[in-house]
Amino acid sequence: MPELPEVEIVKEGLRKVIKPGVTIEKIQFRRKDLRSPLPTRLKNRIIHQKILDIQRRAKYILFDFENVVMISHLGMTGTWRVVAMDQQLGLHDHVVLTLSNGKVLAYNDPRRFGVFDIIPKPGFSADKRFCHLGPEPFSETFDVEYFWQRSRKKVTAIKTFIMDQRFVVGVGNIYASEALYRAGVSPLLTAGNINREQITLLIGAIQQVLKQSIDAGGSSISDYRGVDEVSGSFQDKFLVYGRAGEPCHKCSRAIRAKVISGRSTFWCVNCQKTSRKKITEQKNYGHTRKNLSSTSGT
DNA sequence: AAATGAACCTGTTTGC
DNA sequence: TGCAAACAGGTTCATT
Repeated sequence: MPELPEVEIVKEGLRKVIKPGVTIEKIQFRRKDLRSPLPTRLKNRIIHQKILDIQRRAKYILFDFENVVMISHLGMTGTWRVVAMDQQLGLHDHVVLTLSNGKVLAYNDPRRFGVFDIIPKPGFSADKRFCHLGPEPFSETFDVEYFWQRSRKKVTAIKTFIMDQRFVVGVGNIYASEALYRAGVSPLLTAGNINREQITLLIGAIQQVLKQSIDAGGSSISDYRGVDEVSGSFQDKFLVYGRAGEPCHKCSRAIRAKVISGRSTFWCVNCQKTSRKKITEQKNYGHTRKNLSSTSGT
């Protein structure tokens, strides 16, 4: 479910409920594990301790304590919500926090692909879930030169490449298709073949689509909701995702769908090119058009 | 080493 | 209508 914008919205929602200095009075694990075991033995490291801040790194929400960091990853179906006074806990409410301000927060996750853990600070930066993460997409580090260097010699599809959290964090399956469409780059382009102009467009498109989605409260498809139960609206702004067969908003040709590296991918064959070079060749050498189009294979 | 596909789960949608 | 298959926002592990 949640890519960077949705995680950002959930993090902000949690910040509104958990002001600095609030403590967790009680923590309840209603099963022993999610994707990985729940940190039963480390519970006492956060009980009655002040939450200093709540931040986001990649698709993880970080609860900062004096000596530990409590982390939450929403996987595909994870949600946090404030449990109403008279509300019963549900089947998939796996983690329940009772706060010193009287509020109760529940982490719900039907598929249990999420992560909830407590990491002592001395080992945080070396933690295997964080040490290999790439730069944040809005950071200075994520620039054309970085993209160029990292992508050289890569044989994988550009769509798969930008979803690799070791390269850049936060881009998931929906925003990968959306960013590539906005940049006019085919998801099937070999990552190592992307040129500087396309990189510039793609970085801009990734940043733009993520920002616009955050501003819209994220995308609410299926079960995603913010902490306050309010839905985001960016799903209404999807230009290609989930629109197989429907007309491209630019050229009216049918949006194509294909599974790439196991993930559904949507794009416009006409507006998104596999090679900048080929477009130029088509313009300059029209008489070879037939030959080129037979190998362009978008 | 890098790249691909399977696996981890449950719930919902799609198709026969 | 009913049931089975397909599919879903992510990450990690095994295999090639």
